[in-house]
Amino acid sequence: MSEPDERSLKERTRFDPAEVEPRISDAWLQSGLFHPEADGDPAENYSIAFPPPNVTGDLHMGHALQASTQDTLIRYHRMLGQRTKFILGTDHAGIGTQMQVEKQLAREGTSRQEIGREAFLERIWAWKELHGSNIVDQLKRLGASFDYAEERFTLDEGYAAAVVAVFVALFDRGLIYRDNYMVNWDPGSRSAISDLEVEEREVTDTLFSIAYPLADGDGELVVATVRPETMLADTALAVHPDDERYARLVGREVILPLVGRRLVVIADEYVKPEFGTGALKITPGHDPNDFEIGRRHGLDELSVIGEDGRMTEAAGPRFAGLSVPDARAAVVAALDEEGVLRASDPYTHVVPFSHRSGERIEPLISLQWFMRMDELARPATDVVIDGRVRFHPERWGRVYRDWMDNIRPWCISRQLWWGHRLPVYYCDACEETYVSATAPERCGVCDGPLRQDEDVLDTWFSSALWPFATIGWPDQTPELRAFYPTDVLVTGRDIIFLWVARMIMMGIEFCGTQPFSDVYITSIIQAPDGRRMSKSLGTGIDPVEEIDRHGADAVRFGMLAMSSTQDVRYSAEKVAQGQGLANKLFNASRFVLLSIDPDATPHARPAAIEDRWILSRLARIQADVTRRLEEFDFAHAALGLYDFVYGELCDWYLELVKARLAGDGDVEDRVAVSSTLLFVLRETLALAHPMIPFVTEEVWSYVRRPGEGLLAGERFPVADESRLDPVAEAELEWAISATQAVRGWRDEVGIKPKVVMPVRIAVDGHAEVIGLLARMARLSLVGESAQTGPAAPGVASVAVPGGTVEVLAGEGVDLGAHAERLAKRRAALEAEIAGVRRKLDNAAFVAKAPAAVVAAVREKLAALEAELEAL
RNA sequence: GGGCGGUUAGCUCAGCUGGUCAGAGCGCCUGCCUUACAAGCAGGAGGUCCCCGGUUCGAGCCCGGGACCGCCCACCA
Repeated sequence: MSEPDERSLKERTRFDPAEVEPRISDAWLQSGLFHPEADGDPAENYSIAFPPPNVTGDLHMGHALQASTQDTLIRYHRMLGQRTKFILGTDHAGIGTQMQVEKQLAREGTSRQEIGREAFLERIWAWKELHGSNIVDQLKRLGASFDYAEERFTLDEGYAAAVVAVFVALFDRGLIYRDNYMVNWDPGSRSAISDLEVEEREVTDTLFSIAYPLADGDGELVVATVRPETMLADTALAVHPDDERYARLVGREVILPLVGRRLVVIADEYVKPEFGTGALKITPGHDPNDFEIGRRHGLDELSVIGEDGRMTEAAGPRFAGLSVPDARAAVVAALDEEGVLRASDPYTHVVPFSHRSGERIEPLISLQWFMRMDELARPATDVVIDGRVRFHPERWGRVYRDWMDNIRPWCISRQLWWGHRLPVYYCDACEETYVSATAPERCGVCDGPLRQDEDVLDTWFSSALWPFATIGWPDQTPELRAFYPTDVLVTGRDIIFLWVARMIMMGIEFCGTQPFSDVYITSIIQAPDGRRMSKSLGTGIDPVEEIDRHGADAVRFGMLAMSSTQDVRYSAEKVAQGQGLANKLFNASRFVLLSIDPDATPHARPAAIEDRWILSRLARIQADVTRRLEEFDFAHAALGLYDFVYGELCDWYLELVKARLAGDGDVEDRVAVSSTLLFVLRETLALAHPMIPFVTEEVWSYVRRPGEGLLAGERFPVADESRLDPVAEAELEWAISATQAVRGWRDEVGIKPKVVMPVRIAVDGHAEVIGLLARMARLSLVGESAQTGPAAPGVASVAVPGGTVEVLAGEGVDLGAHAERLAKRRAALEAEIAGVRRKLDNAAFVAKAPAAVVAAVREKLAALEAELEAL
């Protein structure tokens, strides 16, 4: 732990995050506050499982945003006195990580196949060791109060056991099965991927029209395709059953060009008669739709494209070995040669690409493991319908339900090496299959040797267990009992299906209850120009650099202030605003600490109206921030705090009490106002702490009382409604408006700031705050000016709410531009009065609008007229 | 092809169930080194609230239509 700043508070005129943060961070980590006792039950405890970042990843803006919001919640609840656990860990991120290391191997001129599975995995583990702790350190810098003592990794031993247990259980329930089925084959990663890892992109292809001659020589059938190379695997042609043009052809045969195979013409509802020629070639082996049609009609499933994205032997000697694009060109050339190419037209459509590798998906029939989802989806949909799980904003709940209602089987096997290997064992001798948590020694039937399935599970399969596998499941650990289910899940909308939905399904299935009760969907942060924030586009902004530049509190505040129910552009200004707030709070604290009476104790001891006012305002902002946090409305919580600190505490209250603190009043009052000030400061620090923990913790060390610990472990302030004081608020509101009116007048007229203007004040009431007005607007009250009622006009009248301030002749009072300002104001008033009159002249308005509204308008008119009169 | 979100000050965004709702931060202009903060303080300028209709005494706010931007889902070769 580094030493506290030795300089006196007086010298520290600026909050210095670089000096403070490491010190505070160490203190937190050593305090044990972040590591809760595994005691009590989930209802009284509070926990959040942070979405596990990729193990080799770096902190990006999305993490910074999500960590800021979650840590704000975590710190808030910890300060409410709950046992609070913020679960941290990283994800092995199957394809992503494996591809990074494969790239590295490629640069070294080798490949994973060359070095073999074992050596490859060693390389990845080494890579993980090298890059793995990055993000955890970065999260620490942000001040995120994770339970760092219990960091998890999805490939840890215990976690792996949970994965296997889940697989076996689901297999035993018949939900996991192996099947030869059409999958999205990603030639880039050489693996099947799930539907969710596919993204549609618009491309312009060529639509080729190819003539298939009838076997009996009686004409031809022309079909359109963008993938002529797949025709080598055609097993039928199809037309719509109601299509009269082709009715006579159904059941007859055509000759497949280039190959010579005879194909039957079938009728299927799927075919759209109006598209192209209304005839469709059917390639069950290489097109998802054709696959479905083929299964309906019992067609052969041929394959001519291999898993390497090249044509196989089955494509014939002429095309075997060619890449798909090359094969396409060759097939087209051959068709042309054969005289069956009828047309080629540009055609723009959307086609699937791998989200991971970026390569075009090659639909293939492949032997893979699948998981049936419908049965698990039902209860997982119910919990959202009946509100046991609530989405924020709500609309995402509907998106979730739509997807769940149409859920399809999930292809869970991946032809990768980095991940959880399937707990499946085959006996080659007798073709037995064993699914077991512990590897069986030998085949139970023929006693032959067993071989484990080579594949690993989709990363999201293990991620789906995150909320419970991280805290001990399948063992009934104290942690699991204390912290499952968790409370809130905070994540981006891009993984609602990939992750959120699956967690809910698995949580209900294996723990009997939903894994969290609220899902807060964060904004996606875009680059300032509105583009995606990404390293490759050069639009990325590094949160760590922002922390270096502005401080962690600033970044946290900025993130919270930016957070929204819609996507937002990164706003450096919001971060700067947060930096301003941290510095402001720090300096206000310095002022308080360096100015208060040594006998002060932190208690509300209102001795003047402004004391009652700030206590009232404090109670309001406390209630407001609390409500905002409960509603996941972080932007308003942060900005509301900002407004309170700047606009009420610093701009007005501190200024108002300076004279009293300076000691020109009586000692009693000085102690009283000092006490109130100290109280307000401490409450404000605690209120702000969940959002901006560093600066508040630092200042706390100066105001901490004996027996109190770190602010992170103290109580969050509860709004004291008995302190609400509408009278004080109204009076101060008047004083502030009047002050602003006079200041505005002074500035425009050109009265020097230092000049104290002699005035008489002609207003009714407000006696208690006229002294404040005088102080803040630099006025000296002459004669009976503090009395109520109209006073004799001075050399100029300044309108304030409910009356005027009559400026008297005096040193430095040079009216300068007063006449001009007066005329301007008069014109504005007249225009406004005309508007209000028009409204009141409208009989319908007076008749139909609520009486209170009409009265308010009348009052406004009277006030405007009074002001005009005074001028 | 369905669905969702957005369009408010030069920029980034707030504006709850329709009546001080036309706001904030930044930027800009003016004046102040006022004994917490000059990365500060005080004051100020700046908006046909995307367009067209409608409902209403009254509409950024409700309804209908349209334009543009963005996102999600989807098996038309």
